[in-house]
Amino acid sequence: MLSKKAQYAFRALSTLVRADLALRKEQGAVNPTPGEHPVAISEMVKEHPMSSKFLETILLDLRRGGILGSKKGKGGGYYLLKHPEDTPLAQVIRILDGPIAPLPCVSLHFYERCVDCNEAVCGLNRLMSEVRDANLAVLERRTLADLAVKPGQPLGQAQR
Amino acid sequence: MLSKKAQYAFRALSTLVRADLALRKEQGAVNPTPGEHPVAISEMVKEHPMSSKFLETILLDLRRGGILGSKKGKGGGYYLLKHPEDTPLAQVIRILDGPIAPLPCVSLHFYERCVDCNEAVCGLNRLMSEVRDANLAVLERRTLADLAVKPGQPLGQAQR
DNA sequence: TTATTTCCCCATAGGATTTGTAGGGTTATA
DNA sequence: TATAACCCTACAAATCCTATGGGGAAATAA
Repeated sequence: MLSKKAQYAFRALSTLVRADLALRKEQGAVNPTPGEHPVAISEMVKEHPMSSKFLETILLDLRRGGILGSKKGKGGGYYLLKHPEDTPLAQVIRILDGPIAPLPCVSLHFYERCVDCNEAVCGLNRLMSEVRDANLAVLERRTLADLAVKPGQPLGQAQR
Repeated sequence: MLSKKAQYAFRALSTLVRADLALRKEQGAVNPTPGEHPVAISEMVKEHPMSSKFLETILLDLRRGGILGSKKGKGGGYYLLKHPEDTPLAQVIRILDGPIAPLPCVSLHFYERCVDCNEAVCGLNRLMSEVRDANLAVLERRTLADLAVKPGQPLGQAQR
């Protein structure tokens, strides 16, 4: 299950994606520079009610994780460093929740050897690798851009 | 990530699967009645070192969950109620870890409404349903029988 | 009948993790 | 200079995970 952190992160990110879309539309530019329109925590919380202090720690993680940039002082806030379709959901989840794999011994980014389990003999290993791959097939393909797709509309089948 | 409980469960179950296979081979029967050869906790722990008291609570959960049967007294123990290929991994995980879905609001067996989240508008909903389906495609197809497949050997592609 | 073996059940303790809070510091703008 | 906003660390509260302990009930064997 996704942690509250990850859930809140996705809510806040959806606000940033919409801000990015609005900016692109307004500018009429196909590929504008990101970062022109930071959104303050207070605005995100207005849209998605939650503890602003808690959200703050989440946004800091996302910034350190290379997904967001920030601007200090009045008029400041957070903004996407890349275009929404360039940030897969997997990256967000790894930053906030850690491994996506169901076992440490089959994790690509957070590998740890199993204790009391000989990997060469362990039957679970291979099965959980399958699960991991099935997850990644979705989470590496779907991006922040998909977060903003309204329920009526179809999701892209093979973006990028 | 799978809990320790689920991991221990799979280790113990792999012992029971091998016992079942050995029994079928010995009997030469294609479809023998299960339950003829219970395995005691002490034997499982001998094969997979872990706290036997902790394993006990796990096995009780599996019994209540309809996967195992038990026999008391000397010569007693636990045994599979069905043939290994008839118990999908998903069933084991649901018993010990609860929902497989990444969000309560997309869970098939443990559905709960999202708080502070309008499902009709929430963009995450649909994406996480995709993740759930990808998981289930593996976890409902793979069964306890696959647990006993040695690493060299190929897994079945479409059992049943 | 008695002893032994094994599963059955419940309560709870200890630790880890998650979730959230507090408070002050730094930077940018007006 | 005042204000708005992000930055950082520590910690508190709640929850969940992991495991343990002790006694009870049932089956078997002597």
